[in-house]
Amino acid sequence: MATRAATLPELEHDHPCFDCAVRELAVCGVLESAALRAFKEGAPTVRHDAGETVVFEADEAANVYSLTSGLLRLSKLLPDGRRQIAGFIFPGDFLGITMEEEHAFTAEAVAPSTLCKFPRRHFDDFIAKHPALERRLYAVAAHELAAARQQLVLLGRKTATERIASFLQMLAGRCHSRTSGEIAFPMSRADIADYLGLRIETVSREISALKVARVIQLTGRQSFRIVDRERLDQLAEG
Amino acid sequence: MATRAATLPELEHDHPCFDCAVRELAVCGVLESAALRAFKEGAPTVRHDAGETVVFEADEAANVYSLTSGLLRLSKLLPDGRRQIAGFIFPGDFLGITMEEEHAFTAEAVAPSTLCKFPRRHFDDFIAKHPALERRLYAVAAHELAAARQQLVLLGRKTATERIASFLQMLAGRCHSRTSGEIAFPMSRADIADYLGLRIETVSREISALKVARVIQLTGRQSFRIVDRERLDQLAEG
DNA sequence: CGACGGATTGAAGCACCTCAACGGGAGTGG
DNA sequence: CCACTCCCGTTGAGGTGCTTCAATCCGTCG
Repeated sequence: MATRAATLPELEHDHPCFDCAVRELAVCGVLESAALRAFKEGAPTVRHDAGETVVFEADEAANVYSLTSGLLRLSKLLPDGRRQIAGFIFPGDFLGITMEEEHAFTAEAVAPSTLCKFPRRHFDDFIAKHPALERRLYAVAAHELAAARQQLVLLGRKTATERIASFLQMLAGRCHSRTSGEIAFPMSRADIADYLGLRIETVSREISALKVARVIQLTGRQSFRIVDRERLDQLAEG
Repeated sequence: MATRAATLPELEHDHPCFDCAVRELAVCGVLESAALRAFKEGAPTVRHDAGETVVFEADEAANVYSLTSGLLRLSKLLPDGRRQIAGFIFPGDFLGITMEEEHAFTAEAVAPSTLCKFPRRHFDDFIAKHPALERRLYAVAAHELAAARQQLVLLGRKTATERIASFLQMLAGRCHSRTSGEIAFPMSRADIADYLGLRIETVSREISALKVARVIQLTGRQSFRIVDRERLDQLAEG
């Protein structure tokens, strides 16, 4: 992201955020050591296993979160059980951009996850005192908005093949292994389907088709490799 | 919107924003008279006829806008001509929430429109000096994000009937006439279709079906009345 | 009045869905 | 170590909701 902080000075060894793997990515990245220490005071680290609900839609928005490891999904259920996933939350991402009293979406752990949990009041006090944090939050919101609108184009106008290709592009940017070049599917086919507005069977068929067309290569049920990047990019655009 | 300013004190008669119909709704609403005057200095009022482009996707984001009258659409075109409208911008809404160097979407006038045009630099300077403005901008971004995610549910999981019903609900909230109870379609069927991820013919058929089912009553090609609000709400939810 | 553009209606097609069967890896227990 | 089961993913066959193509309607404007 354009506003990501440059490399930060190292923290003292006894700093509560010393070990944080996502300090540069997260909103906290704009705070210097002392302010960050105060920020982390009263913001416990919480853990959730895969499948657990972090916040439920219509719950009071009493806390906001910063994800340090794992993966969350943001979803909404229609009365008859249809589900739409509005987005995934990766390490470094922020959960809780809202001015409403209640959350509009449910957040659930897709994989075992750890989060910094900030009481809303604590968080708002800090924002008021640290303009840099507020600016960063705005930048995060603007970025999320752009991503959501991009997803609107996908859901409104792209074919199943284009949706899958776009999704694989996204995973390539977010989930590639530095060492092996493999890219992970960190979520189930059901989650992919509900994110792309398709059915599980269609997701499976389209992935198979890309494999047969030698655009990708499956290296396991939960991982793949891109064989023909150019073709993938073409397919994603329509 | 939850953060809308309460009724504001009246401005002096010679204030450039004295006549502004949307001062309470717009982001400017948080500024007091003197600051607002300075803000409006160097922010000319511009006019666009229906069909004109206000900003083109990939244009440098050199300006941001506040819509005072008319209607804009935010859209994106795929290479082969498919179009998705990501949202409509109503009077009082803000155009230009981004931290990127370029706009991601094209904004075009649907109806003759007037806007306050703020050079980006002027705007950013003002934000830095007025925390209330920055907070308001964040609130606006959070609100837009929630709306976009709601639209993701519609595009990803709702049927054509549900999409149309949801859309009519939205119009009922935004475009109803106080006097006649009539609600306007301020945009063409093509715009509705590209907003809802449908084809023109489907939009037309679904509207006709709602008319036949006595849920709505067409009072012209560009306006309607809700006959059975309860049924409409049911249909919108699935 | 005639022409044009947007909206409506009709008929046929297709992309994706639904229903159903099958496959294979992980965990369990003998 | 294998047999069993469970769950998730894959594959197949048929159905359907929306699209596509095409004709017609209707209000507006020259």
